[in-house]
Amino acid sequence: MKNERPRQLSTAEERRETVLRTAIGAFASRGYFGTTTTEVGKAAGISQAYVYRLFPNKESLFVAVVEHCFTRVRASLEEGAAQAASSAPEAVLHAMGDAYAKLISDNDLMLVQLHAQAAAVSEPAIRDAVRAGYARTVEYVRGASGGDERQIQEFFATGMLCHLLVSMGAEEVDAPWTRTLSAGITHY
Amino acid sequence: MKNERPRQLSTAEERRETVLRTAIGAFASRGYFGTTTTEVGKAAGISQAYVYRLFPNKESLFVAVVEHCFTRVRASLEEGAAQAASSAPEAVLHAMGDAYAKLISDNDLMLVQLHAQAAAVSEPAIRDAVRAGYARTVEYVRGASGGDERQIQEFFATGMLCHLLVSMGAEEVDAPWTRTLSAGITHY
DNA sequence: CGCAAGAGTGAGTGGTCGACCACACACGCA
DNA sequence: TGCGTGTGTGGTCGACCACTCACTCTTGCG
Repeated sequence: MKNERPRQLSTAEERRETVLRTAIGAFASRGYFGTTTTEVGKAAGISQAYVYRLFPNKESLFVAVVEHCFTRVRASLEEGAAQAASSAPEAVLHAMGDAYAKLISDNDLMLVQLHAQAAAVSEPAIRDAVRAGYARTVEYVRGASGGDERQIQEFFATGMLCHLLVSMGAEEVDAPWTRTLSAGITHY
Repeated sequence: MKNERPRQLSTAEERRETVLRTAIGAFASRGYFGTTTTEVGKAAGISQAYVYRLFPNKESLFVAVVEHCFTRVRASLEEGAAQAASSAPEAVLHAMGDAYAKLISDNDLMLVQLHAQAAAVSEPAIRDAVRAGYARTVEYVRGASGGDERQIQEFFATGMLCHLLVSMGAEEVDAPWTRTLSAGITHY
């Protein structure tokens, strides 16, 4: 039942932000190649044609979405670092990990990062975005935590393990091997 | 029933194996959704139509390729374990990691696993194959190495970190953050 | 009000994809 | 030599893709 009321137009910039936000959910399930621009439009509540008024092509749209995800991850890590129990590297890294776990309790953000990683293999523009995103993130974690090389590496390795667990829905499987892989990983 | 005799031309079973082997290279760059069955046929030296004579559909084909990859990884880990310097868990795990590093010096095998992980999010049949593959692999590594939960988890977390490094071509980037992430990871 | 600038879309376009089918060719066997 | 079976392909089909354009509607403003 459609309610007939005067249309409220958004500015193009507002629409672009809406698309960036909602497209995360669209790209999360089937990734760059498997998601259509029609689905992106539908998720944002606009026509597919208008998606192309806001972004020059599908690749630019996906890159923008990926960058948006990295920005949100970064913000989440900052929040976590601010709430660390102490300034010891271990405490800061743990607080960051906890904040990250909260951020991705809705899995879509993490799944987009996984799909971005996959698409980075063949699409140079996406690869650049992923490289830049991880470069910034690694350097931020290093600076904010003061951890040594090994701690930083382990932090990101654990993150990648989370990608695996989420992508194959390991939480639905109750078996020794899933318990081994997900041991000690917080999940909200 | 059928007697095994030397044949000049390929049997369907031989062709199927050829496809499994060559399709790894085809799927490695653009994954499940981004790779066409025409590309798979071309890689195997057969027509696209004949791909559909050998496999019922694209999904079954991809699942078979993924299972083939897990089989090869498993074989590689067994070889590594057999050449371990001692039977201490650390030594066995290190030997396995080294064998794995050798196996994926050609990146295609690892990239298919990454793409399988991504496609597992939305395709139930692929998810089942990925789950089964990791289940077998985790249990094998646990049994063959005798490592504790934490060691096994770290082993796979490091593997996932390798996926990230390979997918975004980290070796081409000479920067502190790439050195941090790839520290201590053997590369052939 | 009048109207230009911008928001937003329906209806396509050309191209490609997965899947299918009729058919051609090669071989072992009687 | 001819036949049955299995290998292999060209051609095609409907669906759907990224992308475009002519067009309408809304809104702020003199």
